[in-house]
Amino acid sequence: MSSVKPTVAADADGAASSTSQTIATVERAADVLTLFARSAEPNLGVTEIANSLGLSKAAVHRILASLRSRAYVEIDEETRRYSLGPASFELGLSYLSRVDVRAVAAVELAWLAREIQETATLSVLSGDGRIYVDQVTPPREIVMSVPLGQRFPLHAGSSSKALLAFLTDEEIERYLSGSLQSFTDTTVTSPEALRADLARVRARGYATSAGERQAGAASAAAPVLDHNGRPVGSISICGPAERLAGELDDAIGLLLEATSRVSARLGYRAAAPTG
Amino acid sequence: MSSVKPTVAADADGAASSTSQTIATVERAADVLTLFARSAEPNLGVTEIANSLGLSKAAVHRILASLRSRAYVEIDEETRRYSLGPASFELGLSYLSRVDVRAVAAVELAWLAREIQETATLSVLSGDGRIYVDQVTPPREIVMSVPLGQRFPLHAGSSSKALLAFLTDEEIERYLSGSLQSFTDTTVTSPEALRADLARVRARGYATSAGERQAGAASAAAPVLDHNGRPVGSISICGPAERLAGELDDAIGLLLEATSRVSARLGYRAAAPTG
DNA sequence: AAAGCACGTTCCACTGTACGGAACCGCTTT
DNA sequence: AAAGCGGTTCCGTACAGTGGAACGTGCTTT
Repeated sequence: MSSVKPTVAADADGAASSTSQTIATVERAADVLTLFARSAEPNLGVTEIANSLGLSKAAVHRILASLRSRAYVEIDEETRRYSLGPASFELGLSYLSRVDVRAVAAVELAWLAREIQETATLSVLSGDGRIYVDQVTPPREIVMSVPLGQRFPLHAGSSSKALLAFLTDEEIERYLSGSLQSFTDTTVTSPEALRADLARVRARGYATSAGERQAGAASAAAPVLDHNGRPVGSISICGPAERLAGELDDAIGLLLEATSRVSARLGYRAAAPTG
Repeated sequence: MSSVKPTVAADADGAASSTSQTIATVERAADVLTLFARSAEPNLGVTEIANSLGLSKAAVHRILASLRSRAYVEIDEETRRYSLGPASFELGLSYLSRVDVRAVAAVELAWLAREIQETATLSVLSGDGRIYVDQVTPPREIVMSVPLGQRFPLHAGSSSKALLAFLTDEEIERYLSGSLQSFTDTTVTSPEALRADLARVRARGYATSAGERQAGAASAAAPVLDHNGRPVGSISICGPAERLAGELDDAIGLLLEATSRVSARLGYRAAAPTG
């Protein structure tokens, strides 16, 4: 029996894995779009894309012509260079409209960033992981900035642990039984250690992380709970590790204020009835 | 010479038209994504998509599997239904970051909507047309709401005319020499009549429309100018025709205040007599 | 409880179509 | 004027995507 590679999350190198019943051309087109999304420059040329993705110029040109016909990319007639088009915008907007936590949390993120003078972020659950959907950075010279839209696993970083800890026991066990990738030398990948950590998170109501996902960074995060008490997102405060250490005590208090306000607006009523 | 594209919104019968050098499969995949973006429901099934687009179930399934491998769509394992994924969000966000007018104009839209109690919108130039990129609706029962992300031509509606009027003479003539589609029975499609209207718009600094693009609606709009004096967007006030008529005089004053503030923040300096 | 239905998924032989290499064209550089 | 560099187009070939039908599964109907 041949050993099976556990479906790595398709690295940018287009060469890999195509054993399934997907359409190579469509995947290539998706890669082109993602290249635009991740590129720092606003527009790209045919040769540039072909080299980045290891495709022929002809193939890239055909893909661009097709995407252009549906307004996902557009061309600058002058320079013959391509950039994203309105359909791409429409697509992202449509996704956003289904994440209404974001609208509710926006004012709280701004408040946190202003009060603590560190970056405030909002993540939501997505599949087996989470994605950052919003962030507010304070007006300082050195700030932390997180990548919006990319998926991260649930065991590394405070935003992740704040979500994972409040899932059901079955969901937690199912997650822990999967493969736990390591990001930095402080990432915890042992299920036992994680279980202990998650218990602490549940007890205190917030999670902390020192470089678990991103080396040199630190953060604290608390979950946003909906009307069923289910975690739909988490808000974090994050920044450079040394600097954040001194601010953490104040930050956690404000963080919990913010998340409880957001949870309340989503219909969550705290479990413990006060006398 | 490329024939003019009359922006067909992907007619159902996929069989037709394949004379160009595009990839049919990629176009089909793009159509699937757009279907998600335009659909009111958050998730769609294979058969549903296949019927809407006139494709076979097998083809749709393959396309979805491909898009899924790149996170553009995701699947609910329970219901086996599909929805947009984080990569779609990332894509739209990337487009947005290149349209920073939106961030600058956001507060002004909110202010206008609150003061006038009608919908305030922001459009930006895109190719040979414009697209709505933001709107703020007032808390009333009957409000106007515009479709974000779709492209509209530059001759119908106040937002369009406010942009067109401030392009260069050559650009205006080039645009007027193309085909001018009619939307309602008040859409102006004669180049001469439009030229006269645009001159009025330039003289007054704003454009008005009574149902030119959307029957039953009325609006006023003024351009947002960048540091070169070029129109990059336009802000409009719009609402039901009868109601807006009575509010228009006040609205135009506030509208011009708002656009001049946004233009100023983009570096525009009003044509001042230099020494 | 069994049958029927609808839906997502998989299989298969076929053929239409996307492929890459090279030629072409317009523009900028030396 | 020649060379270089992009973007675009052309072409025959091979293979990858196609649709119809069969399959499995969960839900509704009788």
